[in-house]
Amino acid sequence: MFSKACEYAIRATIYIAVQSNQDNRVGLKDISKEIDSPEAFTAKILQQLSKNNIINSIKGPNGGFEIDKKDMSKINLSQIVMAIDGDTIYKGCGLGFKQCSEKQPCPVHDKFKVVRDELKHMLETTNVLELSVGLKKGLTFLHR
Amino acid sequence: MFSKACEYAIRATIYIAVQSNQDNRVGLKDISKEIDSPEAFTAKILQQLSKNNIINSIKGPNGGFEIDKKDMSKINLSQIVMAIDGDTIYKGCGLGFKQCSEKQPCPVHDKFKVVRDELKHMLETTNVLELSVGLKKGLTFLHR
DNA sequence: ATAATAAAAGATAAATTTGTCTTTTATTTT
DNA sequence: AAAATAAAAGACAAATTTATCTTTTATTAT
Ligand code: FES
Ligand code: FES
Repeated sequence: MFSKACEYAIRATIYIAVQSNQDNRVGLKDISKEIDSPEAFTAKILQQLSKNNIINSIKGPNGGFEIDKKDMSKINLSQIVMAIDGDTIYKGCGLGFKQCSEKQPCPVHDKFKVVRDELKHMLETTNVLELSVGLKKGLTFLHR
Repeated sequence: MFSKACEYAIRATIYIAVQSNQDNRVGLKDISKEIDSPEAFTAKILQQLSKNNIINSIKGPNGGFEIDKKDMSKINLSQIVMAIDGDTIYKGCGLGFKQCSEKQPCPVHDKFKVVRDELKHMLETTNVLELSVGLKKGLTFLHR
C-alpha cells in the first residue's frame, strides 16, 4: 500500500507528536529505536518531513525533532503520504496506467475508484493528534 | 497498491477472458502486445496464473492460453491478486508490521481496516467475466 | 574561540522487483 | 520420425527501493 519509507514516516510523525505534546524534543536515535526502523534511513525520511513542514528539526546540542502543538490537529495522514510517496496513490491507476482517467478507463476503474476515494478520504480526515492519543493511552503500538 | 506483476496478471486475465469468450486461444506475443507488457516477464506471470488454475496453458502449435467459459464468472480479482502478490494486502498492516493484529494494533489500524476490508470485498465480488464485458464493448481499455 | 552535539548532505551498498535471454519440454503437423 | 511451434524453466541483468557509512554544517555550552 505505502512504501516502507512512508510507513516509517507515519510512525515517526506519530511518535514525535506524542513527545511534543509532553514538550519533549526527540532525537533521531530515540525515534528509530521507538519505531523500530533503520536509523540512517529514518534520518533521510525525517529530512523530507522537515522540508515539507510536517515536523521541525533543530540542529546542535539539545536538538532533535518536534511538532508545534497547535499544528498537530492540522497534520493529516494525506500530507505525510504526499510528502513521501507523492500523489501516485491518488492519481495512479489500479492496473498500472500512468494516470487514471475517466475518458479512457481501465477495466477496474469504476470499482477501484470507490476504494481509492475512500482511502483518500480516510487519509485526509485522520490527523496526527488523534492518532497520538491512542498511542499515549497504550491502546496502540509503534512496534512489536 | 498492487505489484507490477499483479497489474499485468489482471490485465492479461481479462484479455484472455475476452478472447476465450469468442473461442480464441491467444499466445504470449498477442497478450503482451495487447496489454502493453514486457513479453518475457509476462510469460512468468502467465505461468503463475496457470499453476494457480486461473488460466489454462496449452503447449505446441496452436497452443496458447485460455479460460473455460464456465469458469469466468467464478474467477475474481482476489484470486488473481492472491496468486501473484499473496495475502499481504489482506493480512498486512498499514504501517508495516508483519501481521495486522487486533490485540496489538498500530495507530491507524481501526481506520485502515475499514478501507482494506472494502478493498477485499471489492476484489472478491468482482469477477473476470464482468470486467471482460466492458472491454469487449469498448468502454474500457487495457492500454493507452 | 573551542569543543561537543545533533541533524544535513552526499556517496555507497544491499535487497527486492522488474525485465531479458537462452535452453528445454511438450505438442502438433508434415 | 522429423520439423515446427509455443510454453516452461532457468540463468542473468537492469532498475528501483531500502539501508548504511562518511563528511559537512549548524547550534549550543564551556
Ligand atoms: S484508469 Fe485504471 S483506475 Fe482509473
Ligand atoms: S495493526 Fe496496523 S493495520 Fe492492523
